[in-house]
Amino acid sequence: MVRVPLTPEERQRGERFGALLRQARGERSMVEVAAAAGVSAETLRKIETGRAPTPAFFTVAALAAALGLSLDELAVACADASGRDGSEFRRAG
Amino acid sequence: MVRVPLTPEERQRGERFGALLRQARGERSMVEVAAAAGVSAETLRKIETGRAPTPAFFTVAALAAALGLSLDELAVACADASGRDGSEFRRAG
DNA sequence: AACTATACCGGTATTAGTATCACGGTCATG
DNA sequence: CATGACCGTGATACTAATACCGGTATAGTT
Repeated sequence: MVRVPLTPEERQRGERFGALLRQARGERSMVEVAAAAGVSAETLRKIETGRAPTPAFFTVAALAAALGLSLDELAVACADASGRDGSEFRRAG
Repeated sequence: MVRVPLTPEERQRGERFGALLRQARGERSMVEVAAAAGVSAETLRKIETGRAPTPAFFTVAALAAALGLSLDELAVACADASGRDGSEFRRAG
């Protein structure tokens, strides 16, 4: 087993993540936001619909910047939205 | 061409990103931090050495949480370290 | 020298992210 | 209805991330 498939929880987390991005996009079109972030509209669509549940960090960073979102708040919002134990996101100190 | 390879600038950004993580890790071992973040030590090593220049968002989030780093500061630190125009990171509002 | 722990490296296997192409739906125009 | 522009979507192509294995090098201990 060299690369475990994404767990259902990770898929669900991706769906929540996409929902947050879509909510933050509001009335703006996909092409508008995608162009502002420097990614293709299809990529944004896949992330928003949860078909790309674990997008690249800098892709998310560019989208968050285009949408005016905080990466930290985005991360905790995905983990906090459901009944997760949150252990993977607890601070080190 | 369906997926453009990573540009040299993206590779260099990945190296800066890995250097930041390694600096934040300090005296702690790779296995220690990797276990705390829930990723394999090889993955952490590849990210730190720049061999995985564009890691997944939640991988970075878990590592940042284990290291006590801010994702926003991490993103701007990578983009700010070199002579980039920074247009892909300008705030929307 | 042998043992242990840490980190680096190459190879390998498999899933997943990203971009291009082609299609359907909606709205405005004629 | 026909055409065009914009939006969202599905299929497809290709690269990259992640993880496992074995080997190598350094440093500390005995």
